[in-house]
Formats: sequence, C-alpha cells, structure tokens
Amino acid sequence: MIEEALKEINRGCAEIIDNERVEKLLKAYYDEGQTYAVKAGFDPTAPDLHLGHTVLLQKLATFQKYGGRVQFLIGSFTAMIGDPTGKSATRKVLTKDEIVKNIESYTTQAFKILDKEKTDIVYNNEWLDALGAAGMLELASNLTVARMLERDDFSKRYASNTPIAVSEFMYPLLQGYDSVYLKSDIEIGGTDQKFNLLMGRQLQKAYGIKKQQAVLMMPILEGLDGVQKMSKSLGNYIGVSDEPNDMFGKVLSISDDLMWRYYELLSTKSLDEIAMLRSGVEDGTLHPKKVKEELALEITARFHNEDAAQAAKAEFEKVHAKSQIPTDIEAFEIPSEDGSLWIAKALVDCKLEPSTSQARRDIKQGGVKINQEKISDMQLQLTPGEYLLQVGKRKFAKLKVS
RNA sequence: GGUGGGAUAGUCAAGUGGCCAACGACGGCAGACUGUAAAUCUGCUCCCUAUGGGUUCAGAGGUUCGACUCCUCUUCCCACCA
Repeated sequence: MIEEALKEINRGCAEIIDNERVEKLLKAYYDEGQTYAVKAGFDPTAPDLHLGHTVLLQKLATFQKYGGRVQFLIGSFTAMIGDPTGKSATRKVLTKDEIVKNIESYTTQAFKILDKEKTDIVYNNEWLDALGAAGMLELASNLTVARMLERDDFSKRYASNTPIAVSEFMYPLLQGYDSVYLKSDIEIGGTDQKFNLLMGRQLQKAYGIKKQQAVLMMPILEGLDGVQKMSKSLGNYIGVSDEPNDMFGKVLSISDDLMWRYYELLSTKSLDEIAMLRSGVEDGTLHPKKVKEELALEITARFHNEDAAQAAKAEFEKVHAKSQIPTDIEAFEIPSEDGSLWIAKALVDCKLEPSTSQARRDIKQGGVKINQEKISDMQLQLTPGEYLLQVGKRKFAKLKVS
C-alpha cells in the first residue's frame, strides 16, 4: 500500500528533498491513521488557472488520497510585495482589492481538482500582518545577503546590474515563515521555487520546529508551443475554464513530442500504461493522433464531463478532419447600406478580421469563404440575406444582412 | 553628481536629410502538404472601399522645399567615472 502511494507521489516530480520524511508520514497514516499537512502557495495574481497550475494541484490531490490535508495558501500578503520572477524583472505589485477579487475565482477553479473536505484555505496576511517590524527584522536576521545572492535569478540580475528591490529579498523569507506558522509537513512547488521552498526548511529549524518539511518540486509545464512555460501572458495556455471544444482542440494542437510530457504530468493513467502507448506509437501499431485524442478526452472530461468531452471530439472531427462547419457559430445581424454590404466590412463586424486591410489580404489569398465557396473579389457586395462566413480553417460566423 | 550612448511597428533589430510605411529575424495570419498539428515550401503582416489617401520611428518644439535621420528642451533607460 505504502509502496503504491509513494510511487504515485514520486511520479513526474523534478526533485524531492527528504523523501524519508514523506515515507514516515505515509507510514504514520497507514499505521495510525494520522494525517499530515501539505502546503502549497498560490499567488492570486492571475485569476484564471491553466493546466500548468493543475500539475501542482493534481499532486496535492494525490496526497489527499493518501492521508494528506492540504494547506491551500493564498499569498494575499506576499502578492502585495511582488515575487522575484524568473523573468528577471520587478513584478508589479497588486492592490488589496485586486487580490480579493482574484481569490474567489481562483479557489472555485482549484476545487475542480482538489477535495474540498481535505483542504484548508489559508491567507498569509493573517499572520504576516501581525508580524510587525520587530518580527520582520528577527526573521530577516536568519539570512545573509551572500546567501540570498546565491539564488540564481538574484545573482544574475545583480551581475547584470538589473535592479533588485530590497522588498524582493523579503519574499523568500516570508514564504518560508508561512511554513513556520503553519507547521507544514510537506511543501509542494515548482522547480523555480526551490530556493523559497528550502527557505521554509531553514526557517522551521531556526524557529525550533523539530521536523522540517519535506520539499517536493514539480517541473514547469511547457505551453502549447512546447518551448516556453505555460502562461497566460504568453497566450500559450489551456485554461481550466476553457470551453470543451477549445480545450479539446488545444490539446490536440500540441506537437507529438510535447504530448508525452503532458501525459506524464497531466494524465491519471499509470506510468506503465503510458509506456505501452509510447511503444505502440514507436512501432507503428498505434497512431499518434489516436493517442493524443485520448489525452484530450481525458483532460476535457476532467474539467467538464465525459459527455462534453465526447461531443468536443465529434465536433473536432467534423470541423477539421471532414472540413465541415461547426455546430455553434456566432450569429450576427448587420443592416445593409443601400441594399448592400461590403464583404471586408462584414468580416470586420463579425469579428473574423481585425481590419478591412487584413480582410482584403485574406480575400486576395483565398482565405475567405462564403457559404463554403472560396471568393476572390475583394469588392464583393453582400445583398440582404443569410450567409455563412469563414476565414481560414477555423473562424466562422453566421451573418444576416438586413 | 559628472561624462558619453541609446529610445524605431507584437518582440528583437537595420536605417543616419529625399529611393522609407521603413531591410532582416522571430512571432502572427493565409495558402499548399498532412494526422488537427509539427516540419517544409509560398504569400502577407499600420489604418482607410485603395494602382490612391491618411497617421507613424519616446514626447514637445525648431531648421529645411523635404526629417526616423540635423538642432533645442523634456521623460525614461544604459555604460563609464565619482
């Protein structure tokens, strides 16, 4: 039993520090039914979760299956400082209002994966507000500047004369202090958080907590482009609240290589099953598209439901494989001027094109279809009636010219 | 505080008085090919009912027939010195 749990917990992890501690916690759970606290911190900066975040959440859910209680920590206080991000730039500081607004949508999305009964939502401003200047200084005395500069992005920025705000130095300390206050047994985070996660261990020791937290790091999920990390600002993400059709389509749009990465980090299939799929593809008995579809189905079903996933699959087949028109198309009604409507203008008004200039170009290149017929006349006038407009392969609109 | 250098389209980056709506790269869009892709090849990539017109090269003025290119001031960055 413990072996199975450990295997699941280890899956996909980039690095585990103090695996022994994890084993002991599991043993205590199986022998004496004793639960333990697994902490993960979340910045309420982005109100929308994407699959990159769910890698972490799924790992938390795994712990919940094996006796862990999740401390879902909202960085309500630290978000106001700004985290030193990997981008080597000072992050914009959030106001209290923005944070409050983000938290609600954040948690509802998280509970699509987490077990609500085994989750405690905590806000670090509860204890950090009370820390005060004296507490802050005491906290800061635990760390030297030299050690702080060991942190990769700090040292790089320092070396390249990129400014580092002193407040940014405080961030790892505060995050570490969260672990002290919460007496966390395990903390989970991304590999980019290694320094901060280890700070939790160091501070727990400094504040006299006997057992320091184990640290479990998850790799950063690549975005749809397969190169940069998945992030909203880069636009290469799959959001957990994306529509089923979008979600399915986005998963299917990733490259074959990236698919295996997603399988490892996002699928609930066992590692053995995945290995079988992989060898099947390699020896040609399995079509990569089929395998990718399965992944897309699984993910879509997780955030919506099985029926929606199957429907999305059917829809995708219809639109892309068979070049048929999708089921749901946004409809527009635009009045004509003097009994006619210029096609380029119509495309812009139906939000298929950003400008009439772009519309003209696409028409010229044969990228525009009306009622499934390619058109080439950029001066085309639409007379009153109903039309099906299409730009490229996947942009559709129904238009009624009145 | 001093002295130099810089700010160009989504990003990076050429251009240093007219040939500039501005080379190139990446990204993006469209076409071909496919398994939806990816890779590859081709075209496009400020706006405007357009073989033409309008607004751009940090901001504000100025010189000039004419400025992204020259001058002045402002803002912000960077380098070296203190």
